[in-house]
Amino acid sequence: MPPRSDLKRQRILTAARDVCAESGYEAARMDEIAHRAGVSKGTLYNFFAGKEALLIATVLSTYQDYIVLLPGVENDTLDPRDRLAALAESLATGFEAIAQHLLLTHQAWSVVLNSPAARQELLGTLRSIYSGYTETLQSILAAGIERGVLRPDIDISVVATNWLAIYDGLLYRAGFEEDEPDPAYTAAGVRTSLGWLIQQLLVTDTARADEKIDIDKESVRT
Amino acid sequence: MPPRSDLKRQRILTAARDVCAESGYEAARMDEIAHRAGVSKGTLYNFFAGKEALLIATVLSTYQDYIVLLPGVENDTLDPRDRLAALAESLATGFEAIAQHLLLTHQAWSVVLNSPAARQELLGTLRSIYSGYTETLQSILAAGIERGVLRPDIDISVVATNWLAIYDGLLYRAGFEEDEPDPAYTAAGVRTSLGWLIQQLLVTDTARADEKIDIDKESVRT
Amino acid sequence: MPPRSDLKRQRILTAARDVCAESGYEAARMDEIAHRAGVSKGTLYNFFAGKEALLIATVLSTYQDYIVLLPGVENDTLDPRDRLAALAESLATGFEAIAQHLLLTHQAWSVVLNSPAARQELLGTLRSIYSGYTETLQSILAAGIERGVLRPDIDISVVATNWLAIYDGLLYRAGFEEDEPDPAYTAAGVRTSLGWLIQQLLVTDTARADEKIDIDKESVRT
Amino acid sequence: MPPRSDLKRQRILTAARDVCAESGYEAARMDEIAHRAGVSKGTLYNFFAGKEALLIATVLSTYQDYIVLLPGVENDTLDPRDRLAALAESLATGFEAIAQHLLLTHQAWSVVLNSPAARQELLGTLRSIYSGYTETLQSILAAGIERGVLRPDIDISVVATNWLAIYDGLLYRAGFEEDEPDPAYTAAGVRTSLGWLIQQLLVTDTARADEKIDIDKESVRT
DNA sequence: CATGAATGAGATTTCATTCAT
DNA sequence: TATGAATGAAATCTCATTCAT
Repeated sequence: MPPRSDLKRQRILTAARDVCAESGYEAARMDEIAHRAGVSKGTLYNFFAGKEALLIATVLSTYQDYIVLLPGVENDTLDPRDRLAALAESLATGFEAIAQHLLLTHQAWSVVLNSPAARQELLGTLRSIYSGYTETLQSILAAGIERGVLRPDIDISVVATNWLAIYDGLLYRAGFEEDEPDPAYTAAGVRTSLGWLIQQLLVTDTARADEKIDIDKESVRT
Repeated sequence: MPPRSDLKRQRILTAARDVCAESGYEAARMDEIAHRAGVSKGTLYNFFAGKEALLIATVLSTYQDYIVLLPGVENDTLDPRDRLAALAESLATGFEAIAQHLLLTHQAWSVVLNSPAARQELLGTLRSIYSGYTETLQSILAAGIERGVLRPDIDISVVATNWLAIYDGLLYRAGFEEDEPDPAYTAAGVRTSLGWLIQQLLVTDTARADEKIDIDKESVRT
Repeated sequence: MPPRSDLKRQRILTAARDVCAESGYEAARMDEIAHRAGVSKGTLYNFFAGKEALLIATVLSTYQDYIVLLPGVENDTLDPRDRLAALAESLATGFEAIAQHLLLTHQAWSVVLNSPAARQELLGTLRSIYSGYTETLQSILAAGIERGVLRPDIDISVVATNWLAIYDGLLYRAGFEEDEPDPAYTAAGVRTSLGWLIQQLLVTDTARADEKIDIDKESVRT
Repeated sequence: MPPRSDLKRQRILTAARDVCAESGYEAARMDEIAHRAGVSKGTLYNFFAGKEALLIATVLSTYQDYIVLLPGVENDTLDPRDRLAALAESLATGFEAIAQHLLLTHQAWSVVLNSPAARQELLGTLRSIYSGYTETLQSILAAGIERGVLRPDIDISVVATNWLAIYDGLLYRAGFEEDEPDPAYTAAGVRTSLGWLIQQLLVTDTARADEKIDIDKESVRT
């Protein structure tokens, strides 16, 4: 059972996330956040040094909540093609939730502009999240080449960069969409776009050559 | 010769862009913008209805400034592969300038959250910019397939989506970089990443099959 | 034919009166006044030293417009009772127009608070208007007493004060009324209230004793 | 003991009244009011929504402070003539204080011009104050007629209207006076003017017929 | 004399933060 | 540790006035 203060901290972060999502960081009022969290303003300041620190914590907490890799991804006994599919599916799964809260991240940029310490904390964490992805991805690619299921001429680094770029790009564009978003910028779009990328990596004469990679198939979820 | 008031408007937009880039939208002061533009605060408000309207205008004006396609792109007598290369080069050319001012766009999201009219103006313009890119790209791809220089099994729509997603993703990530950015998130990275994408599209048995596409080569600039 | 500049001055005063009546002095904008008058703001300042001076001039001009005594009032060959009736009718006639613009006068008080010169100009003019009324009224009362048609025990000064106080009081209260004003605070109310006052002054045993004074009757307009 | 916040509210209202009396509403600065009230500007805005709301509250509070009827007025066992005298004395007593702050009311008119809600609040309260006076007055007059001490032919409604009109008119004119006001527009003037009005109402053949009503006499204060 | 774009002092108002209780 | 009334620095924006044309 988490201590009571952790619950309170969590309530504050959730309230902050909600209020910022509705009104934007600038328009979010500490009063409103405290009210929604069911605490007083004084308590807010016991947990977070200020509005800025609260925003950073909220952004990082949001990432923690949504960045969850499916179990297949890290399991290096699986076929690397299935692991790629599982990674793509992991990203697709969290896509809409992340997209919805991406605004928060955008706003964090401006806030940290003039605050080197906050900047380091935010960038550091985000970079480490991306590093994690990149390492995982590169190791899967390397395993795929080694096992002969991915094309040997792949530039692992470029492909990893593009994989993440496609994901980020879709996420970014999702923010442009309104009530009826273009399907290209939804979870389904992530599956399509990363599916296409995976196709480009496959060797064409293996036993699985004409099998279409289906990132939704059961094996992924193993 | 543009009328004098256009010059003044431009000076204000440039000042706003600079100040926001340095301090962020929230921290940018109308006083400071007026001062840098060499006009009084009153004049600022004669040209723009308020801080919010000024931000939107600044973002749009920044896009206008940097989104310039090289002449080869639209020239449909050229080899479609060269046109793709020219398009990639166009995006690479503007990349760093756009990346530097991307912060401004991020901030614009929060500002327009509570202002439907501003939201429409901003999203509408951005969407039309993206539509333009997408149409151009799709028509080049179609021409390439028709002429037999691009693979006939290409899903034009998916490729176009991914092209733009890669560009946006690199742009987005460039914002994470600091003094010594990862080369993947520079103009050179754009060339590499989009170059890789173009490679995936080429038919492998043409006369140019083993020619490496060099998006920097002279023909692009024709 | 008045010189052209007098017409322009008059147009400005009328525009100022209208705008102030609609929005109040504070909310009235020099821009709007200039626009309605069909002149530029610069011209406004050629005619009036500033907003304050314009208000004073507007108030005084409004009084000039509405304070018109019927001819019978000053005619000392008429029966004093008829002259009183004519005076009452004069006040009743202008009542609604004055009441409508009384707001302007109210606002003038605050404006002149900190400007002794303006204060003198405004108060001086108003006092002279009131003095005129008072003198006229007192001379009619004296004539009435002398001729034996008004009660000899009248305190001329008190009656004159009350006459004007009743008029001012009705005017003041008229400002409280809205769409359907209490008839007591309309031109008809002025006739009733001053009619009552006149009744109190009459000697009760003259030939006209039981004649009801009708301030509307023809003789008044002679 | 009133709660502390009521004291603070009262301090703010008093400060607002003083500052507005000195400088007028427009020229009054929220800074100055806060300073005089000994609170911060923020606190001012915790108590009143804005400058406008503060003005309305100040005007109404001023009326509440000065409109006090002497006990004899409502006591219907007294001689109606004494009750009238007591009412006149009540008005005379508050006269100078009200006159001094009348400026505030004048300014309130313009402020509420463009704010229907504020207008309703201000007009409603003022009308109810006047209604109270009118009802009291009419009931005294009726009692006087019934008891045979006032003339039976009195038109109660007209007399009540004129009573209040005289009071308002004197109040209004008092605003024109400067350092040495005409005695007609002072508390003494109110006594004289309303005393005259009362005289007009008396039956002339009662025991008290030739007693001059003296509104200062002891019985009034019972 | 007329114009109206430009000015900038100064107003109201907000809201993150504090601290006595 | 929790509270929330009080704070006051600092922001945006207005608009009477000016003056080059």
